[in-house]
Amino acid sequence: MRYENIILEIINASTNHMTAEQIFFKLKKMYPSVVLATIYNNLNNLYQQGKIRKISLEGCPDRYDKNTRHDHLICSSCGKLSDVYLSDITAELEKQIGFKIDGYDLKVQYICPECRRAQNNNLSKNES
Amino acid sequence: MRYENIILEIINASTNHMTAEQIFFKLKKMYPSVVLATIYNNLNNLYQQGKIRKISLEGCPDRYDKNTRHDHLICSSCGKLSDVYLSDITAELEKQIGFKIDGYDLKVQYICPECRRAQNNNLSKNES
DNA sequence: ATTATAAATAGAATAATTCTAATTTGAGTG
DNA sequence: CACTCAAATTAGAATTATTCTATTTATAAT
Repeated sequence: MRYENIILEIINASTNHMTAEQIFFKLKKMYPSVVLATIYNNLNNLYQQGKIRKISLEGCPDRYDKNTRHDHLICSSCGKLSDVYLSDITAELEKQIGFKIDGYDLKVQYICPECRRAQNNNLSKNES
Repeated sequence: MRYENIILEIINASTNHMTAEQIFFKLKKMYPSVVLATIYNNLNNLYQQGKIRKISLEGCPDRYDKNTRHDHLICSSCGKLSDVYLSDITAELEKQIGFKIDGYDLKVQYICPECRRAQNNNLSKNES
C-alpha cells in the first residue's frame, strides 16, 4: 500500500477527525492521480491493522482518528466532536462484565461552551 | 404521527436492536400500505424527542434501541450487539470533565463466548 | 528483461437515508 | 355535514457514503 504511511501520518498529525473525503483532498494535493476508493482501501487496511480508529456518528460519514487511548465529547447542539482524556476504565469494565475485553468506545454528550453561551444569550433576550 | 406509538412499542418490546427496515417489515404486517420513509420520519421524531436511542455502527445500518440506561457489548469477531447493564458513570465523567454532561454512550468490544469457543476449536485443530 | 503479485485507478453498483411533490388523513369550523 | 387547513403519509426520485469489479500500473523476484 503505497499511500498507507502517508495517510497514517495525516491522521496522526491531525487534531480534528477527518472523513475519507477530507483525507482524499489532502492527499490529492501531493498525488493528483489518487482516487477516493484508494483512500477507503487504505483506511480499511489501517483500521483492520488497529493503527487507526473509526468513529461512526449518526447522519455523517465515518471519521478516522489516531489510535491513542482517549475518549470523545460530542456537542448535542452543534455536533462538534472533540477529544477528551479520561481515565482508562478497562479494568473496571472487565470486573463488571466478568470477561476480558478488547477495548471500549466512550462518547460523552454535552453542550459545548460556545453553544452554552449562545443558549444563554437567547434565554436572556427572551426574558427581557 | 399515526404510527409513532406503535413504532415506539415495537422498539421497547424488542430485545434486539432493530434496523429501520426490520421495523418496517414488522409494521407492514399490520399496516400493509406503510412505507419505509414513514418509518424513518417516525424514528427521527422519536429520536429527537429523546424517546429512543440510535446506535451507529461501522458498515451497517443504524439500529434503534429503547432509551433506558444501559451499555452495549460488541463482539469484535462476529459483530453481534448485546445489552449490558454497567454502573452509571455520569457523575464520575462530570467530575473529570468539569462540565455538566447530557449523557454518554459506551460500547465495549470483546469476543463473545461463541466466537471464543470457535477460536479455541480452530486453535486446537491447528495444533494437533 | 520477464513474470508474478499486489495496489491503484476508473467508474459502475449498492445500500442507507433523505428529499420532494402529490395525496391522504384528521381536526376544527361554519 | 361539507369545507378548509395543516400535518402526516406515500411514492419514488435523489443523494451520499461506501464497496465492488475490471483494467491498468507499479513493485518485487527471478
